[in-house]
Amino acid sequence: MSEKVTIYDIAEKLNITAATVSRALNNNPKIKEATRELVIKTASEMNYKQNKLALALKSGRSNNIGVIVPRIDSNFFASVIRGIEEELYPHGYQVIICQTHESIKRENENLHTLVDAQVDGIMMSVTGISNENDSAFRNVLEKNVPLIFFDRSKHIDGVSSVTINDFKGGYLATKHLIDEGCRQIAHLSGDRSLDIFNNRFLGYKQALLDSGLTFNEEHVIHVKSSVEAGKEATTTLLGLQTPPDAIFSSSDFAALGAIQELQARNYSIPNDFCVAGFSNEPFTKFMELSITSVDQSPLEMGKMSARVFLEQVDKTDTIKIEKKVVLAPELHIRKSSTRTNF
Amino acid sequence: MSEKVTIYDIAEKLNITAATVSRALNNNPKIKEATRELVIKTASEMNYKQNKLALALKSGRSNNIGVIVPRIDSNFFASVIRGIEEELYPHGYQVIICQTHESIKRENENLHTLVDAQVDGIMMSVTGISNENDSAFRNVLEKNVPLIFFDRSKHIDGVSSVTINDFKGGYLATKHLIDEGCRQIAHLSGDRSLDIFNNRFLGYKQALLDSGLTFNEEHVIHVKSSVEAGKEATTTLLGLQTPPDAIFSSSDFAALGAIQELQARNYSIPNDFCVAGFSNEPFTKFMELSITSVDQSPLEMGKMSARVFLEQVDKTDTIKIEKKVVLAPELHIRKSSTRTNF
DNA sequence: TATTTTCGTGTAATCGATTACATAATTTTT
DNA sequence: AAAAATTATGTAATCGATTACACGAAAATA
Repeated sequence: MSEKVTIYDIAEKLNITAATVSRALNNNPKIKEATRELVIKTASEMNYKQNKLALALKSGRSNNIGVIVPRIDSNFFASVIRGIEEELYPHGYQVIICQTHESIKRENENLHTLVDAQVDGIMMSVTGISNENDSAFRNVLEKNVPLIFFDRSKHIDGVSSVTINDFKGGYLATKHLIDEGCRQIAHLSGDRSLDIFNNRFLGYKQALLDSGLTFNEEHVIHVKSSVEAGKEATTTLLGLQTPPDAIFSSSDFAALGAIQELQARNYSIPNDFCVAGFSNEPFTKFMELSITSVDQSPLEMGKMSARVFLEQVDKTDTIKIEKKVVLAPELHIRKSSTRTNF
Repeated sequence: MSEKVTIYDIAEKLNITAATVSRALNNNPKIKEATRELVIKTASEMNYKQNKLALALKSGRSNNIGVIVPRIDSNFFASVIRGIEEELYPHGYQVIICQTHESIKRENENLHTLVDAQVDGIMMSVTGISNENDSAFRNVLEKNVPLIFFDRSKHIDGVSSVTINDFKGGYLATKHLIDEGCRQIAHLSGDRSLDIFNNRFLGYKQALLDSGLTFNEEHVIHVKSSVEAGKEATTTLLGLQTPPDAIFSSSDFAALGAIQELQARNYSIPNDFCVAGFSNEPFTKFMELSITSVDQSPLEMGKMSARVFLEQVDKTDTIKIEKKVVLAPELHIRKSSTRTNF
């Protein structure tokens, strides 16, 4: 029933050696055409399937690549993974998913597990920039496993990354709010020890300065990426001496929270107050009051990461090429910040 | 630099054989305590890591399990995968993700690829019930690879499944709409050759009959799971002789489309018209007009699938146990269908 | 025809870990 | 102290495929 057919079975049947069978199946030019055809025909008849594990052991390559993300049930990460999978599938790679659940300890474990599982490469979005787990990263590099960061990256020599231009994203969103007539623009930021959040903040600040507006430290609030956090931050902002008339949020969820809080207080959006988010989560365009947001082209990011991996995977002998790909963010302007009618 | 340490290296260093090293590391009781400690200490010093590929080849078990879903960038599937991963991680399994993109051909390929990759089990939500790819399924079963369906399943002898009670889900949602005073309830259905959609439809129909309402064939429309399809279907429904006063949609996206179309026509929801969806997608609760929806507890579904797999994986000798787990759906009542005030 | 090439296939090692079986070392029993 | 039982370790096969090297046979050259 569950007959596992090996090249030895084929060899026996044809009175030849496994070596010949192997060569015939691999199109080795040294095999006689008649033999090759016979082997291929017989293999097919016997329903032979190459044992990938044996191949992996022999070659040292598993044809699996690992992907580590904070969580998979977020549209952004799921889309990146989709991109990676689509790009790598034609090359015969399988994608192994690991989630850190925002825990450095777990990130550590995942890195070790993947290396132990002999993956041919690792693509990840780091969970934090703490140094606690540097040994796990060192382990990856020592074992010469290609490592590629996407979106959230760490500064490690020789490691490539695919990110978007978060500075520009923050700049575009803020500039847009200014263009709509807002003058007191607040910013909901994430953990600024992570580049992505720091750069969005810097872009925001630069846009203010370039437009001759003053940067107000009070208007920058650190929030978690949640609706609740957005509400709280908004409450705080509205209680200030000089309350803002717009919010640029690093998180769509926090932006949504802000909108809900504002509406609860009878603010009219976008007339009294404008809001823009970041990530272009699906719900931003579904809302009746659709939310302006910066798109990070996650699908493209995934595909690009996969391509960088493919470029790198063969050149293990060459000196490591560090490649930094920076994708352009795209501002999707929607109702939450559109005062002018088209 | 990239020194791969094997048990032979350890053996050589300690002047013993690899067999002894292997036994010591595997806590074989026949090993002298002193030897065991020495080996473990040395292994750790030399930074030895077990080669999982060699182990996999020897044991025939890869410690990978495959998950096949139509797509990963949907909250439902991503959540199921999250559940599977969380449950299997402690058991040392890695999760390999494959997407069919709703193509039977691709589903076929994925099944073969996973079997070839020697996964220890496959969990999947089928893309269609066509018989085109029965040979791929037969291949899986012949190779004795445990197969488990979740959500969308096929009827195959000896294959376990984890689903929700879609009939009850449809019944609950419809009954709720009736309780809110709706009398002409339409239904947006999916591909009814798939059990999940057929059962939701049957639950809908039964709820109507149980309440003494007449079932109107015209009120059932087949739609794809998209906002656009929901809009079109709503337009059709409103043009009928007896237009409906409520919609129960098998898809949250179609339900959203319906709401948008209704609002565009100045219907007041929930007063003039009630809407309920299915899947409890995140956006349903984010909307200002939040959408009533049936929750499928995807996280629980993933965990349960993993548990069924774990039960089955050891008993390859025993006669296959076919296990059908049916989870209870949960109706989340929200603004789109709440006429009564709390 | 003898010699050199070329061609096709076989032999055996290898990837790294596990394990049935054999054997040496030690302890227990008589 | 000899025999038996126990314990610890070594030997070698195995999982399935690939491949350097060897070698015989056929073809080409001298």
